[in-house]
Amino acid sequence: MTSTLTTPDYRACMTCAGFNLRKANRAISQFYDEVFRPLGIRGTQYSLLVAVKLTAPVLLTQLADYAQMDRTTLTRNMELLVNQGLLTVSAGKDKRTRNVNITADGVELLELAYPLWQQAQAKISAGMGAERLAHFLADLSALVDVSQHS
Amino acid sequence: MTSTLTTPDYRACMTCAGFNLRKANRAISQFYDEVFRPLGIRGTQYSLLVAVKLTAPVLLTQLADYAQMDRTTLTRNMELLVNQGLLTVSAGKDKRTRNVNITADGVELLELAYPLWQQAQAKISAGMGAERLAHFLADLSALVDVSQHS
DNA sequence: GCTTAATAGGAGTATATACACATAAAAGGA
DNA sequence: TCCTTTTATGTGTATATACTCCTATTAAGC
Repeated sequence: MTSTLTTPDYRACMTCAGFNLRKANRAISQFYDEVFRPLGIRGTQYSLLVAVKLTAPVLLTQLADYAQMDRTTLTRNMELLVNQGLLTVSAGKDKRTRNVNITADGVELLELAYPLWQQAQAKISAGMGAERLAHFLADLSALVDVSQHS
Repeated sequence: MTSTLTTPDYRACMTCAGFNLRKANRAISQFYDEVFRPLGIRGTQYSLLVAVKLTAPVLLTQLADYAQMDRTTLTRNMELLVNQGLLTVSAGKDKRTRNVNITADGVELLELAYPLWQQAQAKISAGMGAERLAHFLADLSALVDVSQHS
């Protein structure tokens, strides 16, 4: 008999990697958003500011590769930070390209945000255990690889 | 000296649980969206249909608890499936409540989608190893607990 | 040099997500 | 019964995300 003749056991979907990853992503994103709320930024925005700080001056597409984020998503996310004066986007030599930089205000904000991030990371590390957290991060990376080579 | 006098080492943020979880979430969501694209639904929508199938008839807030999703997010996500005739939302005895159900079309679609999900899950399980995947899911759950009790 | 490819980016649209605020109905207490 | 509180839900708004289609510019072949 073929699988189309059997009734699916949908309870198996409780172990779906996508479902559980999205669930955790929602919880963790809310956690980090709350951490950074006193500074008026979200977790995503902190990560983006850090990425620019570490790579600037950087082209839009290079930054998207670095953060493994869709180029158009990055554009929309950066727009908010540009409007707040935390990032700048300027034309490069190649007239097609855009250079992304972090402003003095952006760096100043990052210096306030970093201790908050450290505390948050410390809570997670303490709660899970440092070794388990390290394994978890490696598993996340492996999962990304598997999903992109299937 | 206090931490405010030292220059932050932003490279440490490459181990940020939030950053890496969001990154993996983007990759995995794209993977599942591609899996279900032939059927015209997204990974999130498959998960939601399964959740309703497993719990129907169910109240909106109960379903939100089950999926650990914000109630208003659920409302918006369901709206799309209701418009496609895959779910129904009807008034309950208590005039405040809404009963969520899956339609015959919804069940029919699920039966086509389930084998696709099985194949996707098998790919991930084979790529990571079943045992590592099981540990990973447990870690995700632990992370959610830590983030919600901090 | 001219034509064609590849590259960098933007805009339109759609879904996923959740916070703040508002409303209606049920439950509980005096 | 009436007042207060709790509960269930909807709406407005904002961010995060990515796909499709489009334009401008550069690089590559001939």
